Amino acid sequence: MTIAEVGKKYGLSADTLRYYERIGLIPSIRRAENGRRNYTEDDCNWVEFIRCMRNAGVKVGALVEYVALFQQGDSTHAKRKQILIEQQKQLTQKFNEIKDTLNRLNYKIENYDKRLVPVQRKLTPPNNERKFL
Amino acid sequence: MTIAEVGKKYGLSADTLRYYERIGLIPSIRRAENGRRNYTEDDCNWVEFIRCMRNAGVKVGALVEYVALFQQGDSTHAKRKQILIEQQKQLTQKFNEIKDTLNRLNYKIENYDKRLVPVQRKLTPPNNERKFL
DNA sequence: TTACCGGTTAGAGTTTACTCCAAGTCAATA
DNA sequence: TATTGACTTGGAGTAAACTCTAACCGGTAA
Repeated sequence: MTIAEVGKKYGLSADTLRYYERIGLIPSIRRAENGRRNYTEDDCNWVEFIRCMRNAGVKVGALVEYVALFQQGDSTHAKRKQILIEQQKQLTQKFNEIKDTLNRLNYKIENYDKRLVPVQRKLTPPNNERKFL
Repeated sequence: MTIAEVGKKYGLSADTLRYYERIGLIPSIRRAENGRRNYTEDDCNWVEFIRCMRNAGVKVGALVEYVALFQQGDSTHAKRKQILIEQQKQLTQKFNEIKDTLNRLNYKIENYDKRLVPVQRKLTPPNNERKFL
């Protein structure tokens, strides 16, 4: 596949795909005779994986490290697993922060038209807000 | 409260609090006779609200707009609600992306020691991965 | 043949959100 | 009295993650 096709498939710009390759976020892509990138299915799977992790907010640095270890082979197995566990931990925390903030936003929006309380009420910290969920 | 106290209370640096005030993310804080900031309880509630939204990833720009509208009074009520709804939408999307990525990470980690499948298996896209949850 | 399209590289520029710095003020303490 | 420490302002600097530009190349359509 060409860079444009892969970009379209995964919602990334060609610039971003080149950038990802340059910094080692995706393994180096084979070039055709004319020098153009030719993405294999495996390459696409990497792109998909990276996009998924990036969309969730996993840091580029962590993914670069993971990819580099992956390319060094089986001896890096334990280290790679540790990276995944660390990212899992961080994502879980972000997940909970977003959940709490969504509860708060939901409550605020629900009550935005029922002006039963003074305006300043909207600034009240979360432990004073009834939660749903 | 002093800037240091508020910073400590909410886990923000004094620099960040000044920055937030400068760009209008927090309403302007009254100064004492000596020129120093003196945070009221209302000010603290704003700080807490902003920190919560920022921790969840709500963009500074959206919050600046919200605060500005808030200060313009009741006539901006509908617009403010729209902003909250938009942020709710965006956070919900991020929430789901993180949830999916966590499922994927969990699965990957669970199976990282059972090497029942070739290494390349770790790159397989999500629809080929068994989900739990 | 010429013009355009879609690539290529190296490197510069942009955006977001802080974070740091310099120079100064004021109050308390050694 | 001197100095320490917490603050003030305006403005510069930084980190992360792209995003864009310039100059070039090779294949195709008019």
